[in-house]
Amino acid sequence: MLKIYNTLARDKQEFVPIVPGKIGMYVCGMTVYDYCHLGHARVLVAFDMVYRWLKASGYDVNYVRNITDIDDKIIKRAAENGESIHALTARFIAAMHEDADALGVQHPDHEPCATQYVPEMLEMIATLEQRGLAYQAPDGDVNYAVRKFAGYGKLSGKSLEDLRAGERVEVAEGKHDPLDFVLWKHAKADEPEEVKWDSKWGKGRPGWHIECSAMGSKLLGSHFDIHGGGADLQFPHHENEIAQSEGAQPDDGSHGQFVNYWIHNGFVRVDNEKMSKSLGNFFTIREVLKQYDAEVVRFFILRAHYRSPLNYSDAHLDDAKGALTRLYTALKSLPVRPELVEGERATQSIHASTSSARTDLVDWSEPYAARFKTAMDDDFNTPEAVAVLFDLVNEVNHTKSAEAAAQLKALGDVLGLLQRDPVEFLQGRSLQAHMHEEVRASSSADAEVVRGENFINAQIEARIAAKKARNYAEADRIRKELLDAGIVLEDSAAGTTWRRA
RNA sequence: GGCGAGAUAGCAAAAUGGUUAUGCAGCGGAUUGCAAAUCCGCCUAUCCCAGUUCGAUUCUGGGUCUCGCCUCCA
Repeated sequence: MLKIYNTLARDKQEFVPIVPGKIGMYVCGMTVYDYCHLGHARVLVAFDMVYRWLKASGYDVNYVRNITDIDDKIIKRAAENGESIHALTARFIAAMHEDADALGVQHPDHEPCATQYVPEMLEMIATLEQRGLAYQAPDGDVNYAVRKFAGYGKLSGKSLEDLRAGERVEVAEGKHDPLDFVLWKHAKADEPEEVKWDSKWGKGRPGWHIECSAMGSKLLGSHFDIHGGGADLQFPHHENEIAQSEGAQPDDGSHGQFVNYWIHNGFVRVDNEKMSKSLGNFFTIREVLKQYDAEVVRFFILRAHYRSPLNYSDAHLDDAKGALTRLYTALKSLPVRPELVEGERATQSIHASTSSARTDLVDWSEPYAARFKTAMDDDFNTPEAVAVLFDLVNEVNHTKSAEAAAQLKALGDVLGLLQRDPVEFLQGRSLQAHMHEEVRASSSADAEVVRGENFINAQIEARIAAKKARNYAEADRIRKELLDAGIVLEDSAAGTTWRRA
């Protein structure tokens, strides 16, 4: 039985879907005006893991992850760049998809853009106005009247009084209450036509929160199972979503509740501080991927629990790399079962696993798999699940069991890990193209030679010759030289192989 | 100021009212021409002070410290 920590209850709860066997899940995605940073990577990977586990548990999941493609920052950035809003957002949507693909993130079932759902938003705002929950201020903005919504604050655990006490921003004119938030922003003269939509309240554009309410209810219904996002969205974004969506529930005496389970992931930190744009202490995903294999980054994220803080540093990434190397080394030593080997050549990237994890290959009654499942069912405890993977590694190395190796790979697949050819991972071919680029740029001929596979293989041959001639000094010199270049040689009965340190 | 989360070994990170987390690092042994990998064994821990209990890292209270939200934010 799956248990989920529900922010709404501030406790782990047994998960019961609204419709047996089916799950509607909405996750707040990115505002696309810049490259994604590691904090975004964590949301992408964390909810990808949730998505995979729900599917592996047999649910038919409808996963919606939105894209915010209209927003103050977008308008500002486009103006700075002298380009259209659409050109800017299209570029960063493409970049986001590249980053997500690299990290092995499966595509959501729907990826709606805010600009495509303006009519639905206007409809919802009209309903709210009709019910006295929204009003148009003198400046033309349409605001939500928070004090008219009884449940305001239930997600973030705040009361209107607490919030007012902590008020530290200037209150916009015309609001009935300082905490009222904007549903529809009236058009400003200096804004491009591209961001002006007609409405009964005049030309304008949507406020930030309304898009998620409108798209969520359009694609998943007015009441659905799971809503996720970063912990910083809890307030005000998700609180406001609840106010909007529950305030606009259909008038048919049905449920009245918007979402049953709210899931929030923890932050990525740098030097114990939240990684954020405003602090400027962020690393973009593509920056990090120049230095580290994408699967190492994915593993780094999944090795911590999704609600815990995750400190980013090179030392921690190096540590993750070492750990993942142990997993792949175990898989390298043995061929897994034929049905798993088949097609392996075609699955060279970590996102290769098909839309539904190959759970048919997992025997969940087998002790390791059972432990893995218990861990995942306990609020997606990936650190515990990963620990099971390492116990399986010991089993594989100890018994040389092909079944255990197959199990290791199959369970890895559930987490979106371990699906590459181990040799490809260990020799770091995925970084090859990049390395060559960098080497050329630095015009360091030596480094290029040393790093080239041809050179490595030639050195291995030379060393074998030296060993045959019992010239161990030369053999050791070659080993040392390659090691200094980051290449580890491994002798075995089957011959000499190499991997990157 | 209001609200919330957390403090576990050298580092990272789980769990648990009494019994091995796990990974990296370190130490000893096996193996190896030397290594690497692997196996076997070992070492380092539960922020402080009270309380509950036969027994607390785990529960309760107090304290200290850290972090987050209250402003755009994943």
